[in-house]
Amino acid sequence: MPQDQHRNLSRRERQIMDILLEQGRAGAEDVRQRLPEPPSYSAVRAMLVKLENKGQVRHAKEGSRYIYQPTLSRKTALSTALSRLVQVFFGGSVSQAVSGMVELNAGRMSEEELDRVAEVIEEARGRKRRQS
Amino acid sequence: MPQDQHRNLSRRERQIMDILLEQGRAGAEDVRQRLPEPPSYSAVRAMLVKLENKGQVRHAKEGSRYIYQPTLSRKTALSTALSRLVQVFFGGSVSQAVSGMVELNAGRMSEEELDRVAEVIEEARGRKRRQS
DNA sequence: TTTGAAATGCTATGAAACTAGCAGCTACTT
DNA sequence: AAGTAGCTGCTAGTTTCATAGCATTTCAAA
Repeated sequence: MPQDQHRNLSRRERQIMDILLEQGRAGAEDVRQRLPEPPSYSAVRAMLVKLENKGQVRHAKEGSRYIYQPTLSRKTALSTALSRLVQVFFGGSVSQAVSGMVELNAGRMSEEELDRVAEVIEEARGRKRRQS
Repeated sequence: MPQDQHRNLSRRERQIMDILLEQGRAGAEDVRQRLPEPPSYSAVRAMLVKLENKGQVRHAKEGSRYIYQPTLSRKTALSTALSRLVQVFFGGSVSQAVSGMVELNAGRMSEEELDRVAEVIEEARGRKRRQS
């Protein structure tokens, strides 16, 4: 179970993984600049090597430098992160979680955005009905 | 900025905070049993003391033992966790995030649950319309 | 082909995280 | 009141994190 590793990362490792997940791919200096209270370049590279040994990231040589990216797909990582959040804050109930998120964020969403979300849900309901 | 602390926690500290957020309140031994690869009882208590010094948790004496709970409300913690998730996986777009979560989980939700979510969104849309 | 900028590889080290174990309370039972 | 079960307080040790600095390599421009 490689996902479970995520909660076994150190503080900096986690911060770096977050950046790589957000960016998709990045070099050491890119990562460094985005880190809160950026450490030295060497420190970042050491972390990246460690993450690579742990199997969390891999690098590709591009010209003379390494470009890093997460091993797990964005979707997998999201799914893992969400499971944790749903478990921690909603005792595992997905629907409560989704409702809770909507309520918490509805104020910040425009009417158009709400429309789009409603549409997604309608589609899901349609699929469900057809299934049963 | 007390939320920002969350990403400054060590691995174990984070695991413990997750448990306390999920449980609401718990004693040291409760926490220990729920930790992955449970360490010694002493270790857990040491962590709890440290978390208390950092202001993340507080304890109440109950009979002869300490019951711990997070300082920040569940809602605040959720809000923080969500912001991170939305930022990392959806570049900051709340509506995309909500849609994505629904799509990812629709398969696992019953028709009734989907109905409930749809309702929440309808209410939000209603509020929005009245506002404008 | 020499030179310089920009990478990477490696090593050493202080700080912080983690941990076990034991001593000392507190409350209940006999 | 003596014993015991279940706490907390404390100390000292090991491991891992996180970091800087320097040596080495790469690539392209002069």
